[in-house]
Amino acid sequence: MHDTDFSRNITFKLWVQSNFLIYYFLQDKAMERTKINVVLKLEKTPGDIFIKGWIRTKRNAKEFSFMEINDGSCLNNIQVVANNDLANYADIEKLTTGSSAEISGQLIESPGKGQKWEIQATQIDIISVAPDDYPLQKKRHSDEFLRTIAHLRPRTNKYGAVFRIRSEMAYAVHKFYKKKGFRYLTAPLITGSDCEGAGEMFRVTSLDPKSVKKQGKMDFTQDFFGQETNLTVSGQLSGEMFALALGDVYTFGPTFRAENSNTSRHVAEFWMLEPEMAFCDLSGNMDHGEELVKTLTQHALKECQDDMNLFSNFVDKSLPKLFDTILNSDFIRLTYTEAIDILQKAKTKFDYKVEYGIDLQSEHERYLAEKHFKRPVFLTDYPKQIKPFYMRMNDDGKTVAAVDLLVPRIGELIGGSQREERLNVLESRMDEMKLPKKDYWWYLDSRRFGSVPHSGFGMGFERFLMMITGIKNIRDVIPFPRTPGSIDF
RNA sequence: UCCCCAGUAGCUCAGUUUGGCAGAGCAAUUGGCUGUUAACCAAUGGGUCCGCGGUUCAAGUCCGUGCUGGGGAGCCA
Repeated sequence: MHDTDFSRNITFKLWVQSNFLIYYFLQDKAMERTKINVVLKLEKTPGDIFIKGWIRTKRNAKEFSFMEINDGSCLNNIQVVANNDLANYADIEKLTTGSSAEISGQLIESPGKGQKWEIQATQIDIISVAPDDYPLQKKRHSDEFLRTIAHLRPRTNKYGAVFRIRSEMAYAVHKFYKKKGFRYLTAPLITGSDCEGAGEMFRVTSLDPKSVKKQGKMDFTQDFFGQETNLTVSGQLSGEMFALALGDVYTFGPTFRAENSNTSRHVAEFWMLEPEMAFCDLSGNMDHGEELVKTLTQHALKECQDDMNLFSNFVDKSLPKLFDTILNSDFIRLTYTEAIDILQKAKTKFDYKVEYGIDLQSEHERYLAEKHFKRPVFLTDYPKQIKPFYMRMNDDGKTVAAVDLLVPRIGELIGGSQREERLNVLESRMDEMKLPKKDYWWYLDSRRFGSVPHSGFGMGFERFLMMITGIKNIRDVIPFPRTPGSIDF
């Protein structure tokens, strides 16, 4: 009797427990958060829905309130309807722009115009209320103002879109190279060679500034690496070494320039993509650059439709035309010498006189890409005097196998060359330019041991983003821009 | 670094030419109204006119200087 009671009791307990677990499990499943980009794409309603996000705007009525919720997963908000029979309606009514909340309710077809779905809320839990000094309002802000609140600007439509596209483009770079059989090389950011290229470099040191001041000078032999050290201005030399081992490689990472340049196209820290290809000449280099630009552009249009449309509609209405040109026409290829000829015959008056041997000015580059050809232009074979030592000498003895890609509105998007693979030619070039060969012993080694023709270039990631978004200032396509006199955030 | 432009309410800007009470829209606060959607209507609060110096009876306004921001140039990606 007692035994039976006992066993009944246990059975009952187990029954209750298992049912509770099932109930709890179902509850948990029902409470799983759905991101808004997924919600908005639903074909039919799942009934219950649970979201979390930030309130972009709220419109109160007497008996209910409309809220637009954004969770950063996509450009669009979802409209939430909160009736005044919700327990905490008094608090909900006071929710401000920028506040955060989690909302469960029914996903229903919206009776109003402007959206397919809306959520009829059954419960709204307020996570945090933004005070009334929240700087972002539900109106357009200037880019200059938003730069002063760079920590909050990704919460706006435009900057949310920029940085979703930026993320997608970084993925597209790796996808492109994976498909082409390239290896990803993470080149060092700290470098000991101070002649990597032109331009001021940032010094890296572990010396204590106070003791340096006491001694009156920096003793680099006492420094961490025992010599003068800087942040990299390019991963190219590393790239060349690995291209001559793995075949086709690319680097994609941050690059640093300490130039005091105050323009809308320069930042001190930026991201550069640098492919380097063994057994590749200048023509193959251009083929590759063109394919890269086309593939990335195509990817953005396909994978970031809503975000890309924002820029075509509100930032630069000529973008669709540019995309058509990029995707459906061959890029122009012409030599520096031919370009000089075109510029000299141009009716446009230039501030700087055009003659063979000059480095092309912005106005000249813009004329070629924007006025004369109206599409991307590869310019090749520059006079050796205006290019670095590592570019391959052409047979004419006057020009080198350099290539720049000029695009409308941006200017130089890509800069590269076929590299000088002939040891004797490379050495005499270095002598001409008075470079210390002993510092480059390892670079020269690559030409001594199984040297092969190879080529590569650098593409400014931010400049590419400027091109496809129409954004005019490079500070607005990088999360926290570093420029002379400005390192906030 | 050089040239040009700007700095006025939380934001966007008028007022500066010809010196004479500090303004508008949006935002905020309060109330009203409405399946609204940059909602709407009304009321209220809100100022180091970028800083410093000068001219003047009087300076947001004129002059000098500094700072900050923007555009362009150079350099480059």
